[in-house]
Amino acid sequence: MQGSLHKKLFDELAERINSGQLAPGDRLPAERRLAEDYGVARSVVRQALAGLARDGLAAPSYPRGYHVLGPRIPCLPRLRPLTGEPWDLEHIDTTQAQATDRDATTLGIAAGDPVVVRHFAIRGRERGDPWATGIATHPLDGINDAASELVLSHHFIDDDTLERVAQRRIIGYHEHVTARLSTDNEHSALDLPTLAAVLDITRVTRTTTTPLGGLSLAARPDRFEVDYLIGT
Amino acid sequence: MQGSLHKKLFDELAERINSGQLAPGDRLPAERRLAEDYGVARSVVRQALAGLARDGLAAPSYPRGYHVLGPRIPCLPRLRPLTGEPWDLEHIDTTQAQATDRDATTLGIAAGDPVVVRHFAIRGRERGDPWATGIATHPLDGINDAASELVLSHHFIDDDTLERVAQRRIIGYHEHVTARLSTDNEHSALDLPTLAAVLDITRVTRTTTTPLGGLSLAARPDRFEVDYLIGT
DNA sequence: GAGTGGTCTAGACCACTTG
DNA sequence: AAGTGGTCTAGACCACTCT
Repeated sequence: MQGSLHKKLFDELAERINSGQLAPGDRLPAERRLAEDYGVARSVVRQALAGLARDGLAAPSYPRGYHVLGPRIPCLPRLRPLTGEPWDLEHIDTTQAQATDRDATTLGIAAGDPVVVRHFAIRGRERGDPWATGIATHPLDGINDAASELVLSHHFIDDDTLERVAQRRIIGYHEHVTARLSTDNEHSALDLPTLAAVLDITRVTRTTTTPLGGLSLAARPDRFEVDYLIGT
Repeated sequence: MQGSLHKKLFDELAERINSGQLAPGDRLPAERRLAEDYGVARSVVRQALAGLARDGLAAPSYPRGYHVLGPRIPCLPRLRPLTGEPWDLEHIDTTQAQATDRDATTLGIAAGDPVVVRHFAIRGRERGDPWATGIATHPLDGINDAASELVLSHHFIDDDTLERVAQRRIIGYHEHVTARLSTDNEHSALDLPTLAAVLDITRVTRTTTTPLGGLSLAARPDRFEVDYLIGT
């Protein structure tokens, strides 16, 4: 179920970091202390902390506890803004379309199946300059009415909400990262020179059956990098 | 110590996948079965399997076991070759130098400290064409004589060997991925057109004290992508 | 010595899919 | 119904660093 203990603890700690209540450099409480405070086993705490490390929100500093690294973009936590400036997630439009061959492969559906395509952008808050543009694709078949209504709506959707509304369980994510030259569209959308490199990130949200959706992001490499902490 | 049970099981399964004994599409034995066969607790098996998934060697297909995805580059397992062609790791040279400011930051040492810089390349085996070039940097201070001798040698070193020889414990890795335009050197080294995007990957190997070394790789995006499987 | 994270055990129950 | 991975518990001991 969505309400697993380690997920709840992860969300709570992530919220404290993203809100600034826990600032970069702070130390997290000890694992045994967290386990006691929340009334869970230490293994649950460790699973939550491993998630924080994987997403780059905190790092283990053996054997002196975990220290906080800083806030992240909620919808793609492994994407790290290179400056300290805050950002905004902006929904652009929602359209209905037929799955391309690529959609079909990544989402495990048939080409031509109905999908919802949602365009969004990430902008720096101070100057409103574009940092990244993205497309979220959701299959329309095989989800319940509430989820259909949600994906057809005109604001940003995070995976947690979609998981709850669609009553599906998210098993994990599969992310691909690559580099490429920007397209013509991206020159204008990202305010880039004619020839520039962009960071291309694709994520598929895996559930027990078909994926709930895919995310494809083109990011300015001077604004973002992908940042991954891997424990042993 | 290095000889943790989950690491041994991970290495054994990874070896079976990289050698082709377990082929893409095969199913791994059940967690409980592996636990029994190896005489370990199921949590140990799960930790090893999580590592295989994180590196893209296998993927959990709930609730039907794990299936094998395929072999990986041993020194950077999250880097996935886009073709099925085998590759070679080629050591180019080993030089001694002083840590740059960048080295100092990533390795947690002082600028000017002695370091060993090792150049290497990844090439396709069939045509011998260049796929990626890389630089490994190791601090010379604070490691034992055997480790100094090893890093000054003229062949490729993997982290496992270095960990064993240096008698240091690897706690984990910190990886950054970004995109950029290729430099002049890379045009010739990677056989790229004048303006091309490269995938830039940096990895720091963390131990309980100072990092054992850093890896910096410039990869052709038509040969490689970075591939992460993230469990919940 | 105290406190930390890292490793490991031996159970238990649940959710989900397949036969 | 059987078998799978996912979650969780309640312990234990070790390795490491700091004071």
